[in-house]
Amino acid sequence: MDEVLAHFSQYIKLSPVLTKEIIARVKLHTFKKGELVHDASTICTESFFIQKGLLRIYFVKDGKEITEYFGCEGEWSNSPRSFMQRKIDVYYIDAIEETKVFRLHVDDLVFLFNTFPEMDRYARLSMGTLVGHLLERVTSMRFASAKEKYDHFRSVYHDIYHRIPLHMIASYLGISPETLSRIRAEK
Amino acid sequence: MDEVLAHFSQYIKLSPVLTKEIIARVKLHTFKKGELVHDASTICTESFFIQKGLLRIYFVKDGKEITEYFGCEGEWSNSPRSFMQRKIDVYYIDAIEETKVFRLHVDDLVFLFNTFPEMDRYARLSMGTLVGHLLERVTSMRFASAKEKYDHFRSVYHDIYHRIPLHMIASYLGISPETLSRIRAEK
DNA sequence: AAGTATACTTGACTTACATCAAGAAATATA
DNA sequence: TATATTTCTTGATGTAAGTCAAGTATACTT
Repeated sequence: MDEVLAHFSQYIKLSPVLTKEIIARVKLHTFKKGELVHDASTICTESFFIQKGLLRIYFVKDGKEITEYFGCEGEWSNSPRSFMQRKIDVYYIDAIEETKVFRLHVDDLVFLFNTFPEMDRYARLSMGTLVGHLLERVTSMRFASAKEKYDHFRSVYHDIYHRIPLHMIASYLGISPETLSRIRAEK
Repeated sequence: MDEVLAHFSQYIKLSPVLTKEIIARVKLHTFKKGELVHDASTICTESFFIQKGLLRIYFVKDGKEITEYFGCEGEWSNSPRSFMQRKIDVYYIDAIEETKVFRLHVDDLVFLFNTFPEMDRYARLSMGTLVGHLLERVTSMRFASAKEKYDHFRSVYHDIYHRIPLHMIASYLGISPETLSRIRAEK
């Protein structure tokens, strides 16, 4: 549980009451390697805070699995539009390796938002970080060669990139697995 | 002023006090066509809410101006990292056409955040919209052909795309002006 | 209104990367 | 530990889009 509380504490001071309510609502769960965490045919009603492991958020296009992003330790993962707007969206989530998560139901999150005004501040500040990453990614997607994209990826995910299968990285970067394989071979 | 208040009201109920404080802190200003709104060599201490007109947020790479995004009517524009973290960043902002803005100083925004807890909620909800757009843009950047990118752009910016010079759209999409010109010619 | 600068178009050529294909390596399953 | 699956590598070929270049159109400036 410490990891979740530490995560919130990065952004806001946790009062004893809020701490208690978070602990009461968050449940530990372990997914096996390859296990489906969220199915695109359902509404994503839970968010997963990764304590240990790696998740992949992906969708299927022309029969191929395209990675949208990777869920890393110390972060929340979900199907964003599905979770926020309670509607069906295209994303699946599965576990790249055995993954321990703290799951939080959207109803519980809404309760926290409505009960503790400081939760809005937490969301504002943590989303600021996310927006920064997305802007950087948009920039690196547009004007970088395949090799530059991979180098950028490695610098951002330097702790975990070696735990992710090549074809998942390739689709995340929008390049073919063959091209990525050749880039790796050149080093 | 109505436009700014209407913007906040999309997300939160504005109390009379908050309304008064917003009005007191926001100042109307008009930029001429082509005028520099923000210079990358300075820290961006103001955010601009566009009442009428169009801004371009861009940076320079290899001597070329690359559009990062367009500031549209009813939205805030600034140099995000510079404004949020009070540091120098690479973005310039200029006016694509004569543009009327409401400017808000970062110190005034901080005051509003610290004085009115509901401002955090406003930020959380409005950033949610932004994150959605960025995710969509990341997806469309990776697996779309030049033509598909342009079609997607037109659908997102259908009200204003004809007011933006071709070369700015091209760099926004990460394609060459020549390619965009050829795509347009085919219709 | 003429002159200059900027923006856009069109053609010829080049290239980075995709696709197709087949084999090698690694991993999972019996 | 053998067999089946999946993942990765390597080569051959095709193509979308980039670059270079020169001309045309549009828009500022005086």
